[in-house]
Amino acid sequence: MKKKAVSIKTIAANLNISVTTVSFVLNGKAKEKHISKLLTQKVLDYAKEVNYRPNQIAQSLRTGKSNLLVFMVEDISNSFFSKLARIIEDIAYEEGYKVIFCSNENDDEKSNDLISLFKFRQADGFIIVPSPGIKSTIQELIDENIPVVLLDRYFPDLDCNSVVIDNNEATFKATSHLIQNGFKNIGFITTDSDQTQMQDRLLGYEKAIEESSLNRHVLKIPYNETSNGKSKSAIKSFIDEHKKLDAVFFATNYLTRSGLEVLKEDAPHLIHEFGIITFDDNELFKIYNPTITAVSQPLTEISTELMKLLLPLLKHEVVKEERVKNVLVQAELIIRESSGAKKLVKSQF
Amino acid sequence: MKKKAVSIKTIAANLNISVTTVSFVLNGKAKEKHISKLLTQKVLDYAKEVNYRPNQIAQSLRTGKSNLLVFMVEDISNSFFSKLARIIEDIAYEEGYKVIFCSNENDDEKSNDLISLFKFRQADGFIIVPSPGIKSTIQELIDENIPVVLLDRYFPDLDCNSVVIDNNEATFKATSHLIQNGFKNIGFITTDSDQTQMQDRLLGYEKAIEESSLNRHVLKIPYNETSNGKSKSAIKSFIDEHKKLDAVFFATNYLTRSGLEVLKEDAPHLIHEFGIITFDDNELFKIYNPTITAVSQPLTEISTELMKLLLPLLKHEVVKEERVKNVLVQAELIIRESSGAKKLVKSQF
DNA sequence: TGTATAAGCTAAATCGATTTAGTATGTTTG
DNA sequence: CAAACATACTAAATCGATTTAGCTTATACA
Repeated sequence: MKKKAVSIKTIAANLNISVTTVSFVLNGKAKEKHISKLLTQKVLDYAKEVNYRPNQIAQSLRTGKSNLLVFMVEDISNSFFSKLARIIEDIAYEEGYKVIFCSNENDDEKSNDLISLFKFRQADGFIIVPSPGIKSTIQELIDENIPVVLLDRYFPDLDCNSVVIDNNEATFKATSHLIQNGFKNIGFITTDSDQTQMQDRLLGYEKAIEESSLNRHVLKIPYNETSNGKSKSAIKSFIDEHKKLDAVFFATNYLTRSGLEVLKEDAPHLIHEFGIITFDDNELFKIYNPTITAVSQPLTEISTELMKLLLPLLKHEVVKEERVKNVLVQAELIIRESSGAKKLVKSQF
Repeated sequence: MKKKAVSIKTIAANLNISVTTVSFVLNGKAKEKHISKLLTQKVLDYAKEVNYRPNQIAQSLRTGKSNLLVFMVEDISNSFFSKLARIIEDIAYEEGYKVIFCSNENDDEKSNDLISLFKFRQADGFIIVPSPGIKSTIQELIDENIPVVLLDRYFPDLDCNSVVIDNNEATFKATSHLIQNGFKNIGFITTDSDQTQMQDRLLGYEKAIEESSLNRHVLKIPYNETSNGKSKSAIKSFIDEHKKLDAVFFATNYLTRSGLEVLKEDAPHLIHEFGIITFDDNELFKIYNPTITAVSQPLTEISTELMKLLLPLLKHEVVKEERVKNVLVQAELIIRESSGAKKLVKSQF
């Protein structure tokens, strides 16, 4: 039933020439290898006629290159990551690479499993949102000269290419913006993760709070209790216990979701009074009521920076001296009603 | 620099035995092939010691199996698809398969490119959201005995496994629900695609409208004009021109987004009067104001049904007679304020 | 004692490409 | 005219696994 695909061998046999010749022609080395124009054309025509496609598996085995990139994120169904995936997929495709996506759930064992797996699948390069404890695995990849770029978070004492948002600056600006709009007791709702992205977000918030001599109100939800239900009850207690709160800053998109649910369900009157800022924009925030101010991560810029680091590594075009680059991308604060602009907007109606 | 990975050959050399023996042992065929217990253990111990991992590329070349599945959707950054991707990734992983995701943009050329590409990469199976004109490509896959399952839409006259939502029933129920709640002029905003999923959604709407002898109000936005901006102006004109409209049904999640933007921007007073139903739920709909009634596609059920069809095909466990199955999954109507429940809910405050 | 059968192991072909190191001509050139 | 070089092409090794066919030696059975 399954008819065998055309191989270089069948072409050679049918044209009564050697596989070497066929290979040279199909790899564009005809000139260099002194294959006559006549024969070259004959091979090309025939290959076209039978719709020859090289078997990439065989190619990979021989060359050690697979043209596969791995894009490993925390959770591919998180829209921040799936939107990045889409852009990266397109860029990679144009450069002749295919992308395998996978989710590590920020779990070290799963990360290590996946990395080792794709290493043995000859993945040519990795874009990784690292889980907390895989520094040594990343170091191994680097030692083995396998191209890696870290995304979203990094290891401060590891020399590895990375593209991350300037989290510190982003939360500093956003918090300062709340302060300027008159909010005095700003809660910061985050996870207890000690990974860089969360630490930096906290630092930016704290810096702004200190500069204005305000009080710090921080809720750290244990990372393994960030399911919607558990987050909601934690946030609820936090709001209940901090009567003075007049604003909240959610440090991740999933915390925002839980937080908005809490406000909607338990304090619908507060939602228009509270200052609200969230990390990561969402298509619906600009039409929510109130519209929600968000720290927006520039998806296209992040993706292109990632590929700008990765592609030269893949092509071995990298000068040793500038091997490691850490790109810091600035986030954008999209100001909407929820951070104080609401009074203004309301009066427009 | 790049140290070579352990191969079966180095193991054989280091233990002074043949690669054949090593291969037999590592494939669990020691008994069957009469390899002594002593030697078997020696090989296993040594393989463990040097952390041997088979080169999957070589394995693929030899066996013709790659353990790769392709999950081709319209757009992986659409949350319906990325959420499915996440579940499928997990199921596949447990069965020893890796998944390559890709977006075809509902474009035939891109679909064909990608399919042909992964065919030559020896993908073991395909889950495909087909673009309109790739029936013959799918037929080819089937003819070549390559496992395929279609998702979300199908070709009525093609004998191919598929898992789709009962679109017709879903929109029928949802529309009937609006009618029961007293809405009399229900607009249906869809694309001009003639693919099954969109046709069936329209049919369900029309059936409900006819049963109640109401007037049909349909807006078909050309598929290539579904960018947010163009959709918005089309929807705006539609609402402006149909003064009698008291409800709208959005047939896809991206049309809902545009539609809600239009309502928010141009008719904020209408948003609480209008009946609104949308295809595909969104995490924020339950806390939107008003909360939005949605036709929710059961992601886990769809994913498991897909894999229930695909896995036996991959393992060649399929009896000829029951080769083709078309699974119809029922959607769930999640009733919220926007479809008329609002009066009730409002009175609770 | 002779022969079948089992036990224990291996050589070599194979998958489909790439690439090195040729061979056999033809053409220049000093 | 012989050495040097260019042209046109190919045999065979290689990547790392799997698998068929077979080769010894040991044991069983009649």
